Amino acid sequence: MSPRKAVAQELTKEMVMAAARKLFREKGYQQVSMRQIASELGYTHGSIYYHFKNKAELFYAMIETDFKLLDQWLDDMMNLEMDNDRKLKEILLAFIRFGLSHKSQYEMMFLLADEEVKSYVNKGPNESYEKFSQSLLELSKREITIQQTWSIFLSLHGFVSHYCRCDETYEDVENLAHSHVNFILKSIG
Amino acid sequence: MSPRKAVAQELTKEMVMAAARKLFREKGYQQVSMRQIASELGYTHGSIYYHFKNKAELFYAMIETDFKLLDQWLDDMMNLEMDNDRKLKEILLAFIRFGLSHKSQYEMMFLLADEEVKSYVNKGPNESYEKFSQSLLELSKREITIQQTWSIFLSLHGFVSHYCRCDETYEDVENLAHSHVNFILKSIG
DNA sequence: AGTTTAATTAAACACTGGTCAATAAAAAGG
DNA sequence: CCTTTTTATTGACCAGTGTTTAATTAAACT
Repeated sequence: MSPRKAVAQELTKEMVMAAARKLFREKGYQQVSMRQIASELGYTHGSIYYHFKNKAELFYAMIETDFKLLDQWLDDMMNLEMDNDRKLKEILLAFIRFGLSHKSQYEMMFLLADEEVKSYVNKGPNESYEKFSQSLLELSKREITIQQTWSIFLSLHGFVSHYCRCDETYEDVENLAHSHVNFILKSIG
Repeated sequence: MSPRKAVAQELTKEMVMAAARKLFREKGYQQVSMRQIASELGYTHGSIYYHFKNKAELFYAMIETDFKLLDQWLDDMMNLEMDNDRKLKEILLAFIRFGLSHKSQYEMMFLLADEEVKSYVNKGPNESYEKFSQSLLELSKREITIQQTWSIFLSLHGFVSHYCRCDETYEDVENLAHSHVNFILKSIG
């Protein structure tokens, strides 16, 4: 008898994304259902499909902004007044910090194997990696090869993906992060 | 009218695991359903629950043997007649090769975040890592620290988990694997 | 007023993992 | 051989999932 809400509380993409983001952060992609998101907002799940084609599109829309955040962090880091060696270390640490402070987003960007999700997530990570790789090449004054930047990325990725799985925060593993980054930097020292 | 199959084709744990392994390899844990496994064998999904408590237990039973396989590979590697430096390199490569040749198992051992699965998978990876770590310490004659073995593991893990996600085989990325291992070894050289 | 358009609902579909009473086949006991 | 017990299998069921769609209504336009 009430197949329509008043316009004062009309559903927007932003509202859906906000609710999704909240649940996503708490439980991860697979554990959040469209019905949960909708009921969080007092709507039925069908209404979400008016605003987003499917679950993967909704969640990709969410993390798209986070890719930009990662890129922004890298830019900010590069613009700091600091000697290159120190900066290099900070960039690697920043990557880890980003990953562990945005676990669900990191999960979706680099970890999820879901085919539906992968069809959305391809440009983003590539561009972010490009920026990351470029930064490393600049800071080391071309003393490292492209292959080395890829190995650095993979080594950081190993750290982040491992600690993404456990419930530990960045603060919990900060010391380990430092030692891992030092380990990596020894390879190019 | 036929709630029982003839004994000639009675379902066994081994049959279920074989069917599960086949589908698992093709599609990964999440994409394989109990009903698919059962219908692969011409049974109903309920019958699987007579032999296994739940999906996680079934799949853990499957990969338990693969943990032993990984441990065995490490042992074999250690018993080879070879100088330590070369052996060290071979061990790291073997880890990558194992991961990419048993993607679904690796996924379940080290990647899956599913709570139900994690409750089963804990001893296995830990023991395998212990063996791995011990091997490194031996081969490098205590020149590396425990922390370094952990960083080595994480760096390898990054490589494997990244290429697990794509559909590439070990052969596809063999060259990259070599260069990544060389990169890692530079840190302890 | 009537018409059009945009947004929401509820019901449906085809799945999922998991449980369980009913049941029939096989094994055991007499 | 007949009866009882055990064991393995079924199929119906539950609660949940992502997704589609016809119906409905609120709002905007004419």
